[in-house]
Amino acid sequence: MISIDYQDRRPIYEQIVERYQTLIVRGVLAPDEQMPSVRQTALELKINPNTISKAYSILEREGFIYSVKGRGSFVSGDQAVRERKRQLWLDRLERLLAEGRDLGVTHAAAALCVDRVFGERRKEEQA
Amino acid sequence: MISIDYQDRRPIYEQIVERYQTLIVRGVLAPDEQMPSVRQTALELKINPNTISKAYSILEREGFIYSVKGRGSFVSGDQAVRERKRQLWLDRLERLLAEGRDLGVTHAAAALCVDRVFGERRKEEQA
DNA sequence: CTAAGTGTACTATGTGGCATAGTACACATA
DNA sequence: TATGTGTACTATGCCACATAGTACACTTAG
Repeated sequence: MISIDYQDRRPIYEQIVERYQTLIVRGVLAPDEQMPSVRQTALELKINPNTISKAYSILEREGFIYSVKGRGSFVSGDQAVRERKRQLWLDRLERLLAEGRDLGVTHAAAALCVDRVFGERRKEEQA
Repeated sequence: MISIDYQDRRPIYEQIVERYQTLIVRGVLAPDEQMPSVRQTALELKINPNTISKAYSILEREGFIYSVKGRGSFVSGDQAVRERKRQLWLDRLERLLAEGRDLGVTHAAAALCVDRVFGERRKEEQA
């Protein structure tokens, strides 16, 4: 389901949180769908169950999942959390753009990058 | 000259590297201009000289500054390093944009953010 | 020459986050 | 009853980071 990048300097539990956030926001994991169990995921990723548990507790605190003792963890149906996640991303984008502007990157260069990543549909939309 | 953000989770030495990179790329610190001394900066920021030294050694390794024993550290005149820094920023932007696209953020929302940060000059340029 | 200021190198120490190991408990389900 | 869930707790080890302290080579101002 997910993977760990040991080159990534971020802690494992944080990577797991981020991976599942993305899967949930994208809808790959549907509301009320059961999450992989703590122990099962720990076995697959060859890491300690406590690390998974930490990630799940964060995901629950943030509203992405809900956990039921004895049954398992499930994807939250809350839509607000998805929108909030997108907003957080926009905030990150804004900070990064401001940094690039200060570095002397041109408006055009940044806009070009956006068009490239998002598929260059602007002209077609105008047509 | 620079400051430290103790809320920032990144290590101090890394923040210092980033701050000076920006100042150099922006031209605030001109080529061959003398950098603040290791001990002086350590006093001002109330941190250990070793931490500054570590940051400076990284800046030197990356080509942003050059150091002369007994004299001090100076801003490099190398222009390539500035362009390289901008390219690294573009790479970061591309990764972030791809992430946002996968989250379901629209092309328009991303483009709007770019225009806002860079000052919304597009219309004026077209006029 | 002397003193002060520079970069640099080294050892030692303390701290905190992270991950692990191990155990235990409460609960749900087949 | 047995197995699989989430959860909580202690203990341990590791490592990056930052600090403290000392030392050396060099340059410059005096």
